[in-house]
Amino acid sequence: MVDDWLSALESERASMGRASASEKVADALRTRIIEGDLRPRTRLSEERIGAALGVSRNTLREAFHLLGHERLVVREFNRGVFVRALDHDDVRDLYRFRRILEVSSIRQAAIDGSDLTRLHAAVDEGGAAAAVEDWRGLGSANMHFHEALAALAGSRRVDEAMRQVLAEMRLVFSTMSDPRTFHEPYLEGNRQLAALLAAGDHDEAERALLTYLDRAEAQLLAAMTT
Amino acid sequence: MVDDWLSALESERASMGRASASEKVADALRTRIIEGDLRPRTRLSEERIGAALGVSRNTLREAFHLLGHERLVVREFNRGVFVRALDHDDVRDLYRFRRILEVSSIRQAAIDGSDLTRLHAAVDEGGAAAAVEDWRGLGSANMHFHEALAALAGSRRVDEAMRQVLAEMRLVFSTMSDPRTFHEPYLEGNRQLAALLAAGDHDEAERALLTYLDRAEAQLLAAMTT
DNA sequence: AAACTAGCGATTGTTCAACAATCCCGCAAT
DNA sequence: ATTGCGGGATTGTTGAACAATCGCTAGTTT
Repeated sequence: MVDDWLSALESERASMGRASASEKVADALRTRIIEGDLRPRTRLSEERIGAALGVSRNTLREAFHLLGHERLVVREFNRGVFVRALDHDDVRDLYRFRRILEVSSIRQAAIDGSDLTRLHAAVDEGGAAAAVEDWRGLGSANMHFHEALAALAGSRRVDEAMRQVLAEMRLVFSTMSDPRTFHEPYLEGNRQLAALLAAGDHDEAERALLTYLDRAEAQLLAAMTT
Repeated sequence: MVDDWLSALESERASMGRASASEKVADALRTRIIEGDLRPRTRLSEERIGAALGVSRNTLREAFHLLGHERLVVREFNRGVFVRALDHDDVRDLYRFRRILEVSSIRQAAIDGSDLTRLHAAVDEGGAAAAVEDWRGLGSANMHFHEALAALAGSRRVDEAMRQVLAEMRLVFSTMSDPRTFHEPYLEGNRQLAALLAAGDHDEAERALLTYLDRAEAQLLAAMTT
């Protein structure tokens, strides 16, 4: 095709000038939350943050709505917005939901032959990040792996549900002191899972995924102070 | 317990005065959309609706955000918000998602013994509605049935995902001319499914559910003009 | 006649400032 | 220890203003 670059441009449009003011503010806050600068339970004052970012309260409000939609913050009527704090029940529920989504994705992959390129790309991304000891990058690669896994279901709604879940997972990770401990062990697990899927052994892949998730959940619950 | 009524009060808190203006506006619009008064593709003019409901554009905008979050409306940049119009792909994806959620709920029910009271209540509600030929009420009862079914998973996130899906389903039903055709056949299916679950025959229940959903999807797709 | 372009009106996106409503905190009173 | 009551601070909501963009019409060009 002569206009191959057209689709490439199309994909970049989201990060271009199309970002409205409220979306840019939401991006900034999202980064601060994920990076752990804004700890859970922190109240986000409209006045202070609006002044800091140089936007009006109304714009800030729309940004808060976006973040609330992603469950990164919670809005309490007449009290303000707070950085979300997840408790043990939340983590348990997140993993319950992940089991449903990811297992069904693997089963769907067993039915219709699936494209595993994204999955392998995520594995490679994680390997590269671990090689240079970029543990936060490894965490992102891990997210991409599970996003690609969920994509095997071939459903837009599953994709978005998974994105939502992973955003909340970042919220948990942000409270952890040592990212290496929580991401490095799963690099090998991802590689193994991808290999099982490539080999077509979906039953074993499902078992491996479940033990994988069980272990991750237990480790996270144990590390949570609250 | 002596303070049994406390939980009853707790459940009513949501419908109290705690609703903000934007939420009340969103409620009103949601009803109009679900009832079919606002047809898909209808453009929701900020000026006109704001005047009709007596709220400012800013408040209306927040309500639009809420409805957009529920996928009942879509926002097109610089063009306005429109009542969502679902196409065949949307319906297929909705049912793919429903299969994932509802099947996993049944399997979860097979593991931990589950409380089926809500399920039976929904069946009874449907029977009562059909007895007085309240087809829209039958539709609601049907929704409640599947909501109760999803609740068997015991996951807040599954509950909300299911609520979201059912809201979108209403969007499809609202375009249908004869609600009876699309709800009455499933009254018996619901009753049967509840009986199978009560009997503990989860495998058969799963099979019944899948054929149920396949049939519903096919019927809906066939009835969609667009 | 058909197609293209410039301009105009209408609508949305964004910001601002002000007022009303509500909550939080400390203090007093029972 | 619990209840009732301000005062101060923060959020909820409004209305207006300006900029940016879209859809349409009219006029021009080929």
